[in-house]
Amino acid sequence: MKDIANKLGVSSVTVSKALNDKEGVSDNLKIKIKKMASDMGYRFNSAAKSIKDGLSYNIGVMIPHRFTGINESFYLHVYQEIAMYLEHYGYFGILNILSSEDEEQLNFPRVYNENKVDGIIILGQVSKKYIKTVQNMDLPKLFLDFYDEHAEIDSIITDNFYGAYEITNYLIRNGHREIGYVGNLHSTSSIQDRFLGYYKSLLEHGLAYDERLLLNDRDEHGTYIDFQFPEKMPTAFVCNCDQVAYNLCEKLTQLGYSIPQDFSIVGFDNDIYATLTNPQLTTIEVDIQEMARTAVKSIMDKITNPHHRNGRVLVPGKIIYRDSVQPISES
Amino acid sequence: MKDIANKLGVSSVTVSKALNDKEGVSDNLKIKIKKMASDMGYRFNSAAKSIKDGLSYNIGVMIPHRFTGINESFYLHVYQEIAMYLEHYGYFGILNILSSEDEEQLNFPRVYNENKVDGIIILGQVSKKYIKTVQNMDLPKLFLDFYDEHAEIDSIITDNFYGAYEITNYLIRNGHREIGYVGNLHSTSSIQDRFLGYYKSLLEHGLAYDERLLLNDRDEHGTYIDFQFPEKMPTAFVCNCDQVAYNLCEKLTQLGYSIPQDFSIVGFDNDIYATLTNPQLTTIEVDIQEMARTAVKSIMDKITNPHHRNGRVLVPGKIIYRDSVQPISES
DNA sequence: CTGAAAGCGCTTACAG
DNA sequence: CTGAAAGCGCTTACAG
Repeated sequence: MKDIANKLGVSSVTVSKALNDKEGVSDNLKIKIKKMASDMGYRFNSAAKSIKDGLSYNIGVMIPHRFTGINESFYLHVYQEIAMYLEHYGYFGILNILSSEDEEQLNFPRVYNENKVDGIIILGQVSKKYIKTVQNMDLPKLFLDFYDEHAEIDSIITDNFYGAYEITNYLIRNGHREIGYVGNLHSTSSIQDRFLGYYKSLLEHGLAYDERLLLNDRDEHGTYIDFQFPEKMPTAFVCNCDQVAYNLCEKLTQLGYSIPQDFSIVGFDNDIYATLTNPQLTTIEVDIQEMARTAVKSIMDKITNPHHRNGRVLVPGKIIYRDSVQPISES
Repeated sequence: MKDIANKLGVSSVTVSKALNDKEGVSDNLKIKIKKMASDMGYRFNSAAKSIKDGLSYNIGVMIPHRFTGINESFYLHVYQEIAMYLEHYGYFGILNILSSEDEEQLNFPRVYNENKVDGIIILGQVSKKYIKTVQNMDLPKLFLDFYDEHAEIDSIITDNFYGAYEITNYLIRNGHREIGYVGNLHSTSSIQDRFLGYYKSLLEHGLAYDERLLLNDRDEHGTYIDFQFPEKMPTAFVCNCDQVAYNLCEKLTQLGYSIPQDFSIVGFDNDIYATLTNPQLTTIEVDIQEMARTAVKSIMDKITNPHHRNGRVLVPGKIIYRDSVQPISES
């Protein structure tokens, strides 16, 4: 800036005003200054601005390491969308993988200790204890894709409940009356919430819930286990996620059944497994873009106004109709 | 810092020295200052440091948008590993998705214009024209997972050539003599380089290259097409990537063949398709961690010494042995 | 061992 | 419409 000012025989204050389109500079001079800046290859030093107004213009996105295996990319895609939406606000996204050690030892992330970010989005469930640590961070913060009832931290989650409710309704509209649910209810809150949506649909349609139609899919460590089919099979299965739906299809096909002729199957997530399953799955698409957009909007509001609260926001999913469901003829 | 200094009746210079473990402060005072800092919840302001030494302590990672579809996560995982390695240097990684518009209009990324980063890693092939734009950026830079022979910009790539060479050797050691290659040679440089590794292996073993055993897998837009099998089939296929190997397995199974009894098949990448194929694929694992580590090391060297060059670095892959290859009994 | 002064690049409040 | 002064939080070079 000083160089530009010198070349043009003006002060750096004037250059600053011109480049920021502020009042107090003649249009003529503004244009001259802008041209000179571009000719000289001037690049703005954001650190200087940061120090002035105490804002880093960065948002930290923290993902627990255990969710970032080579075959898990959901959260990375969410992060990507967040990084893209931040552009609209002149912000950047810094990815912060939370290691298991840091999570156990309750260490603050380095982005926080070094004042590198103006807000933090916690993307993916962290331990109860670490939630406390997060609460102690003196910074706008947000839980994304999970929530904690005790922490009064705002959260944004997929509407698991309503999505499962809708897709179960769809099966019922197609004539299914015996419908199973596949998932370990004590594994994660989203599996549980999806189950409850399924359950509500049964209730509303006056269908009895039959415990024998609840199939477990994983043990307490989250490892997939073999399915134990009931003696009397349902005509349709609501799976808690696409990968499990994929596994179920494989298993049933092995046993000589055809999908969807013998059984209708629906999933949740609309991830890569939805299109790898044969036939392709009817499922609920999680709206990653909308989740990212909502999260960015919310954290920005919090930066502008530290008292801003948005509570627990549900982002609706959307049924994607494919070929894994077949109407049942009443008899 | 000033607050800490005031509380302890010392100067902020002394506080700065103590917190940075610099010489010129008595051990006693150092400890007192550190304790006070931690008690007061002092957080270092990295922007102030940045402005002092002209370093942002951020690295930009730029990925062209077209490589970030919902079912493509390879580059996001590479970015994740980069972000993790940067920790060792006290750096952070800022993700920059390069939109098609910016690529066409040859716009500099905002991270560059705003001096947000000390170096840029371009992750994934950009257009020839944009490579020129990258060259004009006055900053350490690095191509990751592609290279350009005309640009004198350093690059780090997977050793496609050697990986394909090794896995073809493996097939030959297993008795195969008629081996096909699956891939469109004019699509990407990695498909081409992998083909050349396959070709070298044939040459070395005195096997004739038979053009009829070259199977096309995609059109000029990169869309997968149906396989056109030759009249006389080979006994094994080297596929340019796991997804295509997956497609090939599906197709051959549909036609009534068994893998690996009728045909041996190998892939490349060791991505999700390698374990979804039935049987699971013998393939080349791309060493994402090593690529990230090398890239981070290299960009850091360039920041320390702007004249540092590392040329074109090849990161070796590794054969992962699974169940898609069967020895052939000579007859 | 300790600290006063200067400066990094910018912006804001104020004076002219 | 234009600019001199002060200040953001830190570090470095120098003086004591």
